[in-house]
Amino acid sequence: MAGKTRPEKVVPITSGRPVTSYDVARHAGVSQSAVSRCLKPGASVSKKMRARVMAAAEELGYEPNAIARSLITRRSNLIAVLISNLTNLYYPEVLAELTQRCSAAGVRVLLFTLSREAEANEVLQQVWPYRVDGVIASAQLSPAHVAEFEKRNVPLVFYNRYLNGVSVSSVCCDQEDGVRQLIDGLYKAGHRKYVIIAGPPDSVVGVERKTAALERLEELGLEDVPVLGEDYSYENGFNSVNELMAAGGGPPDAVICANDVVAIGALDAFRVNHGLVAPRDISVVGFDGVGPASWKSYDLTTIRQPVRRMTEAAVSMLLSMIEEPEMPREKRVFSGILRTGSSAKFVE
Amino acid sequence: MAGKTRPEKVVPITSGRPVTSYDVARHAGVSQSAVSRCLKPGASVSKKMRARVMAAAEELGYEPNAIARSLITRRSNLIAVLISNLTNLYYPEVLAELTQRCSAAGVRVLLFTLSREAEANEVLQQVWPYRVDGVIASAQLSPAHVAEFEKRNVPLVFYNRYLNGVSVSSVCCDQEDGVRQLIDGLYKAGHRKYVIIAGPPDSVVGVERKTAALERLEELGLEDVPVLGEDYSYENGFNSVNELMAAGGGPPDAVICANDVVAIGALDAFRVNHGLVAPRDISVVGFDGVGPASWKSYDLTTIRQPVRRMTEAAVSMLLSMIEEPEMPREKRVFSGILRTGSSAKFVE
DNA sequence: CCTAATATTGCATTCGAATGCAATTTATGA
DNA sequence: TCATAAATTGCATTCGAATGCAATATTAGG
Repeated sequence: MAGKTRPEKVVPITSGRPVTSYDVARHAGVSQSAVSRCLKPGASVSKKMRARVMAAAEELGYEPNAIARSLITRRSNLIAVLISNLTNLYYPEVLAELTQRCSAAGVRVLLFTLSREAEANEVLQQVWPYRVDGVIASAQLSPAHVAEFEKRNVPLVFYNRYLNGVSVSSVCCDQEDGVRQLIDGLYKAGHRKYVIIAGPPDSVVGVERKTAALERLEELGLEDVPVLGEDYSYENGFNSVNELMAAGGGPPDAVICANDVVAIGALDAFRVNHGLVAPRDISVVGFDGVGPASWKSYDLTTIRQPVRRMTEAAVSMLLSMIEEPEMPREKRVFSGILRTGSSAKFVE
Repeated sequence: MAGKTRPEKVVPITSGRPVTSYDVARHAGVSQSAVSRCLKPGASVSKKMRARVMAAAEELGYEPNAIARSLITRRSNLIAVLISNLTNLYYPEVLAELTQRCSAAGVRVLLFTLSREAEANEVLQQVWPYRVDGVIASAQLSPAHVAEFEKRNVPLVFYNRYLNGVSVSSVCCDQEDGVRQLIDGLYKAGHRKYVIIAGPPDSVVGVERKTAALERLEELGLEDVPVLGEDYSYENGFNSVNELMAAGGGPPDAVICANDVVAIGALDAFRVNHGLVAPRDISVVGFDGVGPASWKSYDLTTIRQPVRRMTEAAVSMLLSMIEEPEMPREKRVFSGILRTGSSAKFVE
């Protein structure tokens, strides 16, 4: 070692400017294109070259500029995720799963939250300029919006949404099947007097749950089931029950709620305001299988959406649409998993 | 109108390729630079020119490519948001607020969720290539990480985190003040026998809440207060209470929990497993003021974090750091707002 | 009506990485 | 050993918008 001078450590760009491939090239005494190739997996580069470039890159702390790369490759490696109700307890889990899976696949997530579903227009205006490679939307888009995606060749996957009569890829939980599981169990337990507390009328999923419930009840010979409610909130469940009880006619046997949070609100109203305790005096079922559904105070009978599978499906569908634009549209429907708790008398 | 032929609508690029400023320039018969200038607010452009270009842009459906713009301006108009526990009920609200405010300010959000706090390294590697204009971090970064931000001149704002002895901008809720409010109210109500159910030991906020509580209790002459628990989950609250009761020595007067969800778990354990009902037999307080805190089954006494103000502060701090890189670091601490409920005997 | 000052416009270059093509080097086989 | 095929490398251009500077058009002033 003696006599061999230690190579002077080059200060990694004091100027504050990020290191570029040209800097690395100069430092390694090669061309910029060589640097580019060394970082590309399958490229034709000699061992010696790769070693030299990698050393230089390492030494300077080189990190390729994703923006410049996107410009020339026409691939931003970005996808947009549109979510309308982040405050709906169900979505944080979905979002966390989605971003984690995307990260693992080397794709970054641009997040857009819509406070009103109608905001879709403005949000899409913000999405287009970034030339995202694809979009996962858990927000209500119109057929015109979907057509816009087609026109721009931007892959789109709906999450728990879809549009009747429009060909779009989507991942959904089988609402109808889930509702059937719930109702059948309630029916077998002997319940005959039902009430539905519905979600917002502009939510496809909510409407579908309501409709499916009405249909199944009708099949079982139960008609004119009252429908109350109008959103996914605790208050909706709580107030709807109070209304119901105020209307007279006594409590129903079972209440089918738009989702878990509504069911929780309903349970609280029954217990606190009317002294009715589940499952002894009343049966209440929810939908989604969010965390609080298993809290002891509620212990809901509900349908858990298989979030992991669903997000996995959404991401992999989107990625393959990105790789292979001619991929046919596909709709993947997952059955929910029944969770039985003490919020309802129930026979599986 | 008769006789005036309707101008033939130019098909907006059938080729599928997005319209560029060159397309617009050609269509309007001007130079590309003119197009660029027309879209820039304060630029020197004649009325006639602007009108022509705007018409052409409109007609072709031109949308500037944000990626190309970012490359030349060295401004991506992207910020990264790092969040570690999206499933912590408190964060969805924060995230929704943050993205909405950023959107309003014309900045897009790249979302990164960390499942383990230790993932920071990998995540930062993913952040740098996009040349984000700034970062809001609600995740534990080390001093070395912070130094890296400094070196790269990337503005950073911590949200509910900070590092002792390191100069960083941050927005926090005043944990100490909040804990004091809670404890003082409990003390005035006559409680003397306390237990703390703490959060994860690697959460600065959690540790601070615990430490602040111990200190305040000591000031009030109460020492050797038992500390249980180790994370922010419902189960932590639930199991800790069971442990506590199993240990004998009877129930405490009051339980100070790391956050609302822990408090909820604790309340459930007391009621379901030990027949103790708040506020009659036991007092339990939480922290954060999440939605379920106000559900009738729990009705927590807790400290609500002023999320709107805090997110507003975080975003505006970050934006001004981006505009003015020499901006001094600043720490903004907001007092939480007391919410009193029936989970505790409490005197304000 | 002419000149000087001012406002518009276009030209040419830049940002940083990727890539087709040609030039060069290396490996192969006879 | 030499010709030829194969592997490497560099050159030059590209992606799409922004911008300094020079060229041109417009306006004002006398």
